[in-house]
Amino acid sequence: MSATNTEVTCDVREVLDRIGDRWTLPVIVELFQGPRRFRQLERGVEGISQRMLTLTLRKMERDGLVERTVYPTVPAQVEYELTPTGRSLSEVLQALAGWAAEHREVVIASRARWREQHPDTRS
Amino acid sequence: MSATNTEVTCDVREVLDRIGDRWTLPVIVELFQGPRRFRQLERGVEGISQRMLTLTLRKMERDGLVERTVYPTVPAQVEYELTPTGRSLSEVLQALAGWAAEHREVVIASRARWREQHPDTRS
DNA sequence: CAGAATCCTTAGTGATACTG
DNA sequence: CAGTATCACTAAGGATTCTG
Repeated sequence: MSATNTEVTCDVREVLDRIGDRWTLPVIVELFQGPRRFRQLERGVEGISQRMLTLTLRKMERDGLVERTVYPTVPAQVEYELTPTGRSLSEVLQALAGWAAEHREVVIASRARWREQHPDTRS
Repeated sequence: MSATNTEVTCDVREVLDRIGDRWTLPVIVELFQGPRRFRQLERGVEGISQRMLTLTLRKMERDGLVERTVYPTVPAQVEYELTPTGRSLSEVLQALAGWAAEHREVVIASRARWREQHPDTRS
């Protein structure tokens, strides 16, 4: 690595703190397809609760990953959209997806081997 | 994105499930420098508890990111080392580190702006 | 040295009910 | 529609003690 270890650690930790939770990533993926309204997201992101969608969007908005636009209609209509920063992050995440796809078999095999050799543990 | 959304979501989620916790990343970064013994890691990874180091290493071992070698000395000596899979993951993580470094300013600015406009909330 | 076992606290999350 | 407010729960992590 070119940077120092602590630098790398901190840098990546910051990203993970931002996207490492349960719902930020699925929301990013959904928004990558284009702007979405609140209810659309709720339906599009499978399994998310209304509360967690709100919290996740607020956090993303705070970090500048998402822009929130309120249209003064009745009833209110709110649109969420990835910012350029959010889009650039999405692209980096594809590298991660690529790695996962490439190494899935290896990891699965490793886990199977582990279970064989450690029949006692629950993981 | 070239793959489907659910594919991407699942792929990245798998990675995040593996490295998104509090300690896997710092341990990877430490091990990237070379093989380490248990106590070395405990000292090298700042703030980690003995328990969490054990749990983290077990998980990484199970997933094939780390190889554990026991030397039958007295007292026992155990060496941990990144596998090729673990090394390849480290490299992907640099892309993430790169993104973080590039966008840190933007994110910090966004948070400052957020705090100005939302003096009430605690985040 | 390299752990295992136990207890405890808290943050993250889910479910539910209510509102402008 | 787009949220907010509460409550309850669980799992991750920390502190401590013990051991081959």
